[in-house]
Amino acid sequence: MNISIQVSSTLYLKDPTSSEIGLKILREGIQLMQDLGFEAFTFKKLAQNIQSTEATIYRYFENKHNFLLYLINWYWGILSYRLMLATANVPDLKQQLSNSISVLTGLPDPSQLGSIEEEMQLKQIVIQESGKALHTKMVDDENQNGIYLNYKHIVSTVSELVKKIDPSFPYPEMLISNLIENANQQRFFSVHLPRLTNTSSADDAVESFSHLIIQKVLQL
Amino acid sequence: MNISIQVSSTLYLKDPTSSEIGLKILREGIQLMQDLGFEAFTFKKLAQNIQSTEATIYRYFENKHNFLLYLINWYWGILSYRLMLATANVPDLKQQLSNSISVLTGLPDPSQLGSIEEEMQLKQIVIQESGKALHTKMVDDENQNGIYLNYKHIVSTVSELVKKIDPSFPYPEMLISNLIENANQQRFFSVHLPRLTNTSSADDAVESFSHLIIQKVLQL
DNA sequence: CAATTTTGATAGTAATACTATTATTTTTGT
DNA sequence: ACAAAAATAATAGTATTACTATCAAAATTG
Repeated sequence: MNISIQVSSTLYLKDPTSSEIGLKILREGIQLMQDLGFEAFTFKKLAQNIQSTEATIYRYFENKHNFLLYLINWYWGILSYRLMLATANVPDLKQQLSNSISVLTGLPDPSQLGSIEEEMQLKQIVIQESGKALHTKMVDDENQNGIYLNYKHIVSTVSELVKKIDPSFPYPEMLISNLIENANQQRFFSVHLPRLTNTSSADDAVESFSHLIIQKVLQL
Repeated sequence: MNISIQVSSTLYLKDPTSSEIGLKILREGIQLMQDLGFEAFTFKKLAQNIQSTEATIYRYFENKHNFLLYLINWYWGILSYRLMLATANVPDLKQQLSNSISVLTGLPDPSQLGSIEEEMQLKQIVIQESGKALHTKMVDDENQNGIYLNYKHIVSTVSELVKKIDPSFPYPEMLISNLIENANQQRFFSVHLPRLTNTSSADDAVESFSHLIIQKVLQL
């Protein structure tokens, strides 16, 4: 069974999943983006890695900024799918919320059935690079083009749960987007600026912290 | 009275506060960084704005990345100073913490005595651009050079307060760095992706949210 | 006011982020 | 199986960026 994850079609010129070379661009592109980081990543280097040419990659993606947006969008698509799985057929709302928080702030389990092989790599890229994709002067245009629908859908779905559990809580969207962003930020800190975080515990402190916030704030 | 804010000397080649043209680089640089954003900002454009040359600016800053780090470091220096003011001579620890949260997550009051004129502009730059300064392959070297000491000092100071108030709370640093980062992120969302946040209320929702988190999590 | 430092003016370079052109290869419909 | 269409490779070229270098003029300083 192969799950198809939706990525906004405004992000590519030609669907990279529609050809062998397109898939190679994605596979090797993810790897190279991780290895070099967004700044040093170029289509020229990627072309060399896949034994193709710059011009070919430019036929799939307008520029490296859009390529990064594609990867991030893909990641949010995967999470959206996992969120669905984790809440389907769960009758208790609080359990649904708890499962959602685990999906959004925990680490993916690669041994799990139906897990998506690229998820961990994409997550690393989101942690390292997503700020550069978001914080540009083009953000408003891109938002108009629906680039952030996957992300907004996630925040909306989970904050609806919050509203059902505690209709009086005044900041449901802020709470959820905070927990999502914080999870990625703290994972970055734990590698590079460990004094800004608490990572000592044996379990996943980021996920535990997120559950704790939800419990205390919503008084569960 | 003029307060001098400490900025790590590894961030400049020649102290920009030591000359008229250096101060012009800072003043106009802040403005241009806001207007153009980090990507489109260049030393050439800045040189034109101050009627000087690229070469002169390069004598003060190695590159625009370091210039941005300088501005961010300056901002954390200002906050560190304001944090001191807001907690000095406050006997109650909980009140100290509350004041600290206001400084870290609220908006500066430009009408206040001793307020620093550049703070609001620097804050905007931190909100828009600080991710680009932090999330690079150089972060570990820069951390070694003490670039993040101002920031780490803030997190350390306030999380010490948390520890005194609730010694059993397991994630004090994570809590504080989360609130700081979240405040900036939510202010970005409220302008560009309002559906990810809650900004409807008349008061400053970001600051109120932060106080609420602290109260609930530490059961004050 | 001579010596030193700083700045201005100008030039130059390697890399980046593309666009354009044309030949070759691959895919596709019949 | 094969002609037509589409995709890719190979190559070249351009504007901009992010610097470095040089040297004369201006400003500062002891």
